[in-house]
Amino acid sequence: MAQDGSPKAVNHRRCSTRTKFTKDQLTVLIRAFNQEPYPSYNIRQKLALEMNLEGPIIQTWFQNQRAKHGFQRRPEPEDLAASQAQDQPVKSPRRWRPHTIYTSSRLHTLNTALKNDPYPGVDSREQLAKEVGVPEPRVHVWFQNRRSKFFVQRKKEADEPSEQEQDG
DNA sequence: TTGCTAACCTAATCACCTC
DNA sequence: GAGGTGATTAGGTTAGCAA
Repeated sequence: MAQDGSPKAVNHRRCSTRTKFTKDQLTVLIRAFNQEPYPSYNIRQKLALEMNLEGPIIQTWFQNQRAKHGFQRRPEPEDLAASQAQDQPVKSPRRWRPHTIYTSSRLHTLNTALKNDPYPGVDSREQLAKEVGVPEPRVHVWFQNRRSKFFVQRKKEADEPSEQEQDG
């Protein structure tokens, strides 16, 4: 997986402080993990509120726990399957958080920041989040997706030689 | 120094929206 | 239905901290 631009190649800017979970917090987390290793957005929010932590910290903890316990595949959405079995019209299981809508001015700010620094540290992300008016984790995800898009485009360009190259 | 693990990365995929 | 994009995942790496 490690290619150019991967964590191995880039200069890591781990600025955020390492969370130290209390014994009580770990107890709650482990209990929740045993019940549901793939908690929905709502459950993560509830846990975060209960433990006075931020949602993404919970998300990262579950992510690391699944890796630690060798979870390889996400299970089929049980709630959806159950409701289908009961013949209930469920359009979406709503596992995911609602999409964040970025206005063109917000996107302009983010794109400018992306050009300046594709790997902003937590401080920069928080600053940007303030400017744009969305939570910092949304900025983090936005940068991840944009970098991903950039890598795909670059790969495509590498696979398909440009017209100039074909001419010359 | 070493082992554990939070934080972070990419790549792939899902879910939703717009055209 | 296709394409764009935000959200989530697995799998991997990096680095902080306690023993």
